[in-house]
Amino acid sequence: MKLITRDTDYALRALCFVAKSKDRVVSVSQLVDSLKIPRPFLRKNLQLLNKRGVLKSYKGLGGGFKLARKPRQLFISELIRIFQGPFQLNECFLKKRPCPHKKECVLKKKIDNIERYVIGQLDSITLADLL
Amino acid sequence: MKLITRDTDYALRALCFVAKSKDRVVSVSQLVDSLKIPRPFLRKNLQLLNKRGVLKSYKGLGGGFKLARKPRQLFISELIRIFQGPFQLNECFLKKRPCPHKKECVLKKKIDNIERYVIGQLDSITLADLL
DNA sequence: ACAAATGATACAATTATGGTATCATTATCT
DNA sequence: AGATAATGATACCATAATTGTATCATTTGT
Repeated sequence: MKLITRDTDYALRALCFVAKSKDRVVSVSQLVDSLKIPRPFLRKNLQLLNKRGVLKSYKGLGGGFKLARKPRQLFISELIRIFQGPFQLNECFLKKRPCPHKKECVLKKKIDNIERYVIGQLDSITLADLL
Repeated sequence: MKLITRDTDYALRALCFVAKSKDRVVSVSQLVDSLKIPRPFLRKNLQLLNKRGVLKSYKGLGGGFKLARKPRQLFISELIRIFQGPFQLNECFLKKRPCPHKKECVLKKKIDNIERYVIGQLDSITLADLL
């Protein structure tokens, strides 16, 4: 069970690279060259980051991507949510139906606590920490 | 991202049932009746629990399963490991090759810390807590 | 106008998870 | 001893999530 999937991992590497480029616009080609990430995959993910307001994109010749915010404002938890959906260690679904013991389930309570801790930790890591 | 998969979930439910049956031997049929878990799937998983020394099995007419240990001695973490493999929030693999920055990776260090915490928590929950 | 970039989107491959089927083996009961 | 009721072993299949590819449209700088 992974906390971070490949998309998120790639995105982090790419974002670090972009962050280090300061105010210069970085193209996909440059990222592919230095990070060895499959091009179409990377493109798709960068486009998503653009939509979600993490990157700012520039079309046309000389175009590419820049960070849309300061690294300090970019939390790992947000990236995980973008690529892996809402953080949920617990599902409480059984054969497509919500488990009827949700309310009083001891295990659920314990896992909910763990989840709160993990989210708290992830909320304390920003892109700046990885530079 | 789920902390507990269906196998583990089913196993927990089944183990609770078996635990509540005290020293009586419980057959797969009884478990299927009351837990509505697909029979062949449950069977496979109980067999695995038997191999791993969590359950004790009895063949032949009137056979079935009993707990091999006291509920207090049965940790959730062990079940997770049985059905989901060794606990590892971090993979540090990229395209089948270990990531070269493993040593100094800031993110890895943070996730390792989270992992230690989660394992600690899971090590503190036993089957007895769920009865 | 052209070329170099991203935007949108649909598709394909691989892997993990969830589930099924079948035959062999063992133990009990008569 | 033989029939039956249980688990043991194992191989297979289905579905969903993850990972990766391909293609055409749109925008922009020269």
